[in-house]
Amino acid sequence: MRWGVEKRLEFIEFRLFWEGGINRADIVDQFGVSVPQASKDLTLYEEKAPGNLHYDRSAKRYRAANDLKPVFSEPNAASYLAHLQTAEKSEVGASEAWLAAAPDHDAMPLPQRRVEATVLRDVLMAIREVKSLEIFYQSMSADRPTPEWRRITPHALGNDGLRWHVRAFCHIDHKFKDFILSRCLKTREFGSPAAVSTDDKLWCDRFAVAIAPNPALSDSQQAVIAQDYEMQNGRAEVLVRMALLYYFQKRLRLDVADKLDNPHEIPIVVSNRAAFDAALAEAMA
Amino acid sequence: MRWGVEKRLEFIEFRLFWEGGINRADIVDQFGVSVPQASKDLTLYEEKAPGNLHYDRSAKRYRAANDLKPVFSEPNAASYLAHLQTAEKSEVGASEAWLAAAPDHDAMPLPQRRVEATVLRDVLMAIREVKSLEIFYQSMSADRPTPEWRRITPHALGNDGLRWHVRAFCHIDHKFKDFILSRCLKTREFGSPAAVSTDDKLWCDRFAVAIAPNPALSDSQQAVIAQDYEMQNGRAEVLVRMALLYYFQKRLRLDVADKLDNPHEIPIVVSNRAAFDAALAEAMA
DNA sequence: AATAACGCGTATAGTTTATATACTGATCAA
DNA sequence: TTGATCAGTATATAAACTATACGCGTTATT
Repeated sequence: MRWGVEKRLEFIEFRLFWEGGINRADIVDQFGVSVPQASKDLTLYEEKAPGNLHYDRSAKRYRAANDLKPVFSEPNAASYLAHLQTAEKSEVGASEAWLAAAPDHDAMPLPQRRVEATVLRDVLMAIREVKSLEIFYQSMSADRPTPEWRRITPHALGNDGLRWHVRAFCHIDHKFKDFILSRCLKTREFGSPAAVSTDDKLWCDRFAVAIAPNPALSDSQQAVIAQDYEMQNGRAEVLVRMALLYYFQKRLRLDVADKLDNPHEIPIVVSNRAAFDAALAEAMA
Repeated sequence: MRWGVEKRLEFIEFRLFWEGGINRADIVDQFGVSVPQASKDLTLYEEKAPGNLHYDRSAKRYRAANDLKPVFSEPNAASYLAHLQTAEKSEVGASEAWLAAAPDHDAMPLPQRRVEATVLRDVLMAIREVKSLEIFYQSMSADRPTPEWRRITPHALGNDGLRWHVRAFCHIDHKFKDFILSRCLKTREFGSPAAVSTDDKLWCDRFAVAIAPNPALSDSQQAVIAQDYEMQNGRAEVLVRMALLYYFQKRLRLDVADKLDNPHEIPIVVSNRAAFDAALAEAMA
């Protein structure tokens, strides 16, 4: 079966599962095929996945069977929600994301500068070809009030939960640091690298954060949390790169949770706190 | 031009822009077309977008021109990074996301339970068809230690930056509340709705959070921040649904930033703090 | 009750797209 | 120098798809 046909059958199944039904016109609109072809696709889907749909003459619509058995792709809530969110940002249209009857929804707005595509492209090229390059970077530190050209040797990208960073060797400070991608305004001049990625200890090394259910929760609630995080004997470990440990703490509010938040908002706590604080201090040094 | 051809040309352009080059075999692998067809596609791309690529005989590879002018899709850093992240979660393969030479990268791990696809499907159906349904919900409040069946009338989905919620009228408490999707373990029994979405004042009403650059930053830094957030005279407003205001505060650390964080980590501050706190109190009531 | 509108299915003939196969050229490493 | 690998092209054949047309059942309109 050709790729285009496969995709259309996948589309039919997606709509059946997530939106409960599909029309011939949906296929025509999405893929620009002719009406007879859309009919054939529906017939073909019925052949490949018998019993998954039936035509409701009264509603003039193909409806999904209650016991629909996915054949072309395992439905995945995370990917549906990701579609919903990216469609929201209108970077991609809702139609591109295959959503027709999207529910009313909203994400918490996180005002933020956009990353320049050409900047990201050049950074990726430097990583791929193991080179250095210069970035015109707006630092937020007090001693660098204006954007400056600075040479870096990048080797990886990291996400702190809110933003993307470039992990790179800084030719000015002679050490590995994070540069926020959206603060890289321009790029220029590829050159020789000044470090290899394996020297970036804080990136390569990971700390095992030991987590446990919040003891302030009821036994039943703790049990559910333990099951959620696949804990053994009420314990689990999360491996976090040293370079991301600081953000891990901030994002999960581990530094303030016990003081400021209600226990029921905090499902998990860090159970190796002393080692955690020591690792954090090392990462910040 | 047929949909399949269009997608292949889009793929060629994507690879050229983000990875600097492409081979015939990439097209064969991605779309399952024959080798001659892949050749034709490359020729066709050259026709449609003259000068965007040239064959490097020595590297045995088509290389992107330095001044590549996208024709089939405007390259978008946010969508590339989104691809990178979803590919990471291995829900979708890296190949599905069109990435071949993905850079070394890592996201901060946010341990979390997965959302059941069937649960999400049923919630979506209830929203679409304006019905109520029962969810088997694990609350984290102290008075509901074990999961319970409870009837809700859902009408929207909300994202707090970390998790997805169902916004719904609770038939037990007789008011609109948030239910965390991953804590909905099962669903059953659709029924009549008990409320209409327009009655959910905290969802429909928005508060205008006034933001300004952190005054602790240098003038130049403040200017850059102002530009980033498209501020007029150093001020901007972010409309946040009342129902999401609490998460907005927590996620951006607005409650603790001035006490615990370094000024250079906090690009923006809330400038209508009194009104903000009042709105927050109203939303929490 | 008749009519129009709409969505579906199907049949035909013709066009586009893609395949399989085979042969050629250029570059590079062994 | 040979073989491997990447590319391109040519041919005949097969598959996919289109345009057009017609008929059927349901629903809303007149």
